[in-house]
Amino acid sequence: MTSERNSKALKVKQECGENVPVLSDNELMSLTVRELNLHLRGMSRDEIQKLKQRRRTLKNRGYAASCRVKRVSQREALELQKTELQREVERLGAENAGMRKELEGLGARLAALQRFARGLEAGGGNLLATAPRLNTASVITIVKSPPQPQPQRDQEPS
Amino acid sequence: MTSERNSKALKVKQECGENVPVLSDNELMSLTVRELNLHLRGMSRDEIQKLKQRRRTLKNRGYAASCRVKRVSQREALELQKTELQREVERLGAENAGMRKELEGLGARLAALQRFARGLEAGGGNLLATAPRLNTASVITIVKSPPQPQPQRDQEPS
DNA sequence: ATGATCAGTGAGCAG
DNA sequence: CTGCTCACTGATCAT
Repeated sequence: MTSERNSKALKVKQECGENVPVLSDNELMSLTVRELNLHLRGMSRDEIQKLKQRRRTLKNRGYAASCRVKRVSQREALELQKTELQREVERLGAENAGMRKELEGLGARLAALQRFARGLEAGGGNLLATAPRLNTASVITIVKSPPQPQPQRDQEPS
Repeated sequence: MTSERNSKALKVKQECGENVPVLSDNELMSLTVRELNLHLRGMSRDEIQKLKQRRRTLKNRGYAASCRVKRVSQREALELQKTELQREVERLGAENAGMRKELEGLGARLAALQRFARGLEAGGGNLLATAPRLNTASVITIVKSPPQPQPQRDQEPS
């Protein structure tokens, strides 16, 4: 994957001054233990130790890189979740405000009707005679049209 | 669980083998440049360089620590903001559901009144004659109390 | 052995 | 110079 170490001006232990490493860094790093043992024949214990330590170091370098990548990914994920939640809050808030208005409108309509109904109640049944401030047309108007006409909600267009 | 990997046995460059460090780490780190220069009298250029480098290293050690602390703090702050937003979403969602139910109830009441009003409209003004299924008491009932859901208010005796 | 993470270190940038 | 951050390293923990 990330096999380019020379893309920037970062010196990464490239000291091949005198000895030719029989194995390159990438080779040494990706070899299996079994495969590595094949290359270990005819080496002194000391050289074997050095090679194994170099392998371990190379591996560690990769582990550290993954660790940093993971750290960044997690932070970005957190920030993404945060902005998504902010959007959700905004959406719910808007929906909330809309419904509040709707409730207000319906409440007003019902209150008007309630006033009218109290008139009916007082009149004992004779609507036209005992509700002088509201005639039939008024009731129909209240019932049929909301005070603040709104485009009703409808979700999941899909 | 709690790994306790750093509570002990961390070698931090303690090599006082031959030379007597006239300044301890903490001293050297917290000294001002001017204060430091006082201690620099009668030292070879080489020793001065060494001392300044040690100072720089000690400072760097602290910078790295601050950097890590900052990183952790920022992550914790992000997570806190996230949970706060989640709580807000939950709150708004509940409020939303409540208002939705309320709207449903008011809508049902208005729909019932609408059916009644259509009867009025069709009758051309003669309410009692042309709205046989709904009498005055029905209207009062619809207006005063919600149909099924919600044990709402408005139940005062006369 | 392998992978992950921590503290320390130097390089390098920015103020 | 000071402070910060990055990549690397060894130590150490955990599997």
